[in-house]
Amino acid sequence: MTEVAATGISVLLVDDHPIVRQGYRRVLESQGDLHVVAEADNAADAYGAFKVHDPDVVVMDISMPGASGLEAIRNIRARSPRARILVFTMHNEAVLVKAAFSAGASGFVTKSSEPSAVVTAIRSVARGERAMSDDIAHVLAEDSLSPTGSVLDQLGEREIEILRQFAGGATTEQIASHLNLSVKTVQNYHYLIKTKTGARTDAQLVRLAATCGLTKI
Amino acid sequence: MTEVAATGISVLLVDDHPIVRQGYRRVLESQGDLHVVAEADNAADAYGAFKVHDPDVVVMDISMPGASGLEAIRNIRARSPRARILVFTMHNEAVLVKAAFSAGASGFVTKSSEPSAVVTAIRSVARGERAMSDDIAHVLAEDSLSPTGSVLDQLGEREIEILRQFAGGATTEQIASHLNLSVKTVQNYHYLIKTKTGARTDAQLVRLAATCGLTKI
DNA sequence: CTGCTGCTCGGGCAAATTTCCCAAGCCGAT
DNA sequence: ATCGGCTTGGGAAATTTGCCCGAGCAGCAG
Repeated sequence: MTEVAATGISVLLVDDHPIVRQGYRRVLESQGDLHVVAEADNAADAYGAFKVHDPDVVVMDISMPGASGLEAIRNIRARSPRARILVFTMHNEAVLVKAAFSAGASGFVTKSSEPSAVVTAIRSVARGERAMSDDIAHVLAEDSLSPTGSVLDQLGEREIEILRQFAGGATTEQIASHLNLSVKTVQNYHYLIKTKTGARTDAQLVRLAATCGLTKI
Repeated sequence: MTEVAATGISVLLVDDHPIVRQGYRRVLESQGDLHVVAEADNAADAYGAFKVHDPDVVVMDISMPGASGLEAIRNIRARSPRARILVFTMHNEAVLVKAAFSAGASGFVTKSSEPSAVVTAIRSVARGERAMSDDIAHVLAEDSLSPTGSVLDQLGEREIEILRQFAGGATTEQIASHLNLSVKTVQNYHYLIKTKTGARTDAQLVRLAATCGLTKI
């Protein structure tokens, strides 16, 4: 790798909140071996920054406005299979975790984890290992044992993404433009999600998303 | 008052959850001076039970299916101005508290309060005093100081009630029949609430209701 | 390889709902 | 007495929903 890698681990921070990025940057840099070489606040910029800086690890929040973070993962991995991506988000739904790993993520750490867990995970991921925080391991473990998975398990990745944005308050048009879909498609997903989950009302959908941790409120 | 009153305080419990009523009944009766003489699980039955048993204090959850608990309070007070009503609910929004007191309630205690707070409040209310739990006092105090009140302060009582039921997952028809309104009126309220609060989406409305404590999720 | 299945994406269309404007009764305040 | 605000609903246009459909594409079993 580059000389940067020789002297430590270079990191690309992707998160839509500047203050958050600033905070994490300080935490990571105080470690000595971690260097934040770039930041991005959306999925599109993330790949551009990745190409320019070729970081050892991408630390990415997948709940950003704009395209799905999962798509960003796939984008980066498709063009740079050696990329190491650590998902760092507040969500802890098993479906989301599984989707992230199958999209090519190397690790998954929740924002409620100790700062040290993030640092540890970054080092693990940089070594090419898989990493996840304890709570994620528990969620995954629970999920693998439960025959009757979460309601969200019935939903596809696109459906999850649309449900998240919808429950977050986005309009149909906003979701359509975020995801580059036709309004019609989003409407169809909306309907599909309702029938799959059994929600009779948009409000029930929001509550469902909230109780499943898809949305914070 | 009756001989029952002479030997203690008679209580009418109004709550839509049987288990909840059962639990409170035990708590209250273990006090020695409190006697639950009747229960009701809806607003309509509440007045009937009140007439029959003439309790010293009505302990009432105002978030029940059917007519608004506030209407039940007005009903009872209109026919029996000497009635003492203690509102006992999980909601702690200033608007709701104010609405309850102006509807004729003598006290307001949240369900998150210590059991002893309820007992104390019942005794206070029975003596003709006003009573409220500490958290309610804080909410009211905060509210009186804040020039920029909660978004809910823009809403009328009916609007609040409809918003609560809507955010709770009820369909327009269900709300209409609960409140004995035409579907059309509920739709108009729905629209009015959205414009008043600035919510562009049903999901935003639910989130608003949740952050204001109108709904638990 | 060949089907099968499931996800994604969207068209179509009738039925339902939402949006927005308006009116009337009621009640409290000025 | 009048004004404003709450409550209740009608009406009509605009949108969305509910369901049905087909196509492309990936993965997977036979």
